[in-house]
Amino acid sequence: MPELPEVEVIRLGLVPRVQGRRLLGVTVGEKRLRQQSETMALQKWLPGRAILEIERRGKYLLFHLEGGVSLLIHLGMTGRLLLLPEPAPALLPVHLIFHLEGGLDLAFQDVRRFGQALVFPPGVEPAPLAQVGREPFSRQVTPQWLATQARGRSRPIKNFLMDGRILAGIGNIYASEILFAARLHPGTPVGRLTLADWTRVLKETRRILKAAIAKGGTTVSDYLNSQGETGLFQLELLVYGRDQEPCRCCGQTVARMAQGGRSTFFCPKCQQEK
DNA sequence: CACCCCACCTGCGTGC
DNA sequence: TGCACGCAGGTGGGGT
Repeated sequence: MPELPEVEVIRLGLVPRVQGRRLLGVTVGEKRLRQQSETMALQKWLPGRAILEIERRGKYLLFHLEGGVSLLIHLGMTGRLLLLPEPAPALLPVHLIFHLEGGLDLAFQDVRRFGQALVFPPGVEPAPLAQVGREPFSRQVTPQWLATQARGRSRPIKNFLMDGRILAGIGNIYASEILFAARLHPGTPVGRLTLADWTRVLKETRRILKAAIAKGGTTVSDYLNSQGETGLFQLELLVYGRDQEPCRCCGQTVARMAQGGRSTFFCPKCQQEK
């Protein structure tokens, strides 16, 4: 579910309510997430430590705790981080509950269990973050840099945009939207894009991600922010999920195709192969 | 390397 | 109504 905007909206909701508070304890649910630290490790490193800072890297949330400990959270496809007044009402199965100072529970709930919750002792760099590419809003990302990354490569631009080791945080929904806005066919081999194309791709990436954050993210089925609210950006999607409907720009029927096992939505007229 | 495909999970909508 | 199938915002491991 959550791509960069959704994770950022969750972060923005947590910062004023959670940052500075102490973690009192952790309750571990029955079923483990695909990547979850051993209960012993969670119990050893988390209780008693204040949350100093909450950082986002790509689709990961990194909680910096007192004493150099860090807690890495990834929401996978269906993960939610819900802030609840204690005692947490009996929701659907919850995988982890972080009990916070001041009568708050932070519940991690994830039906499909593709999520991650990993603790790292002081001085240990969270391994998954080594794979995370550059932030789309970073000054380190320029059209020239993107062109360099793409040079000599043949993979489709859609797959390139979704490769989190290059640009972090873009998933299946926003990749389709970005390519529609940039008027590029999703199958275009990246090595074939011009600097002008990359300039457009970057501009549209930033514009769309920013707008999605401002609208509270996109809810297509499961996504809720930390307050349990849906996003609103689904109302502004121009191609994603609009298979067989008229293009908002030209009226042509929006098409769907499979790329890397995922659905891509695009307008065959607005986004022609070059 | 670069690239592709599949596994990992559960739930929901569709069509027979 | 019941069941099989396809599909869903993720990453990463293994094969070509």
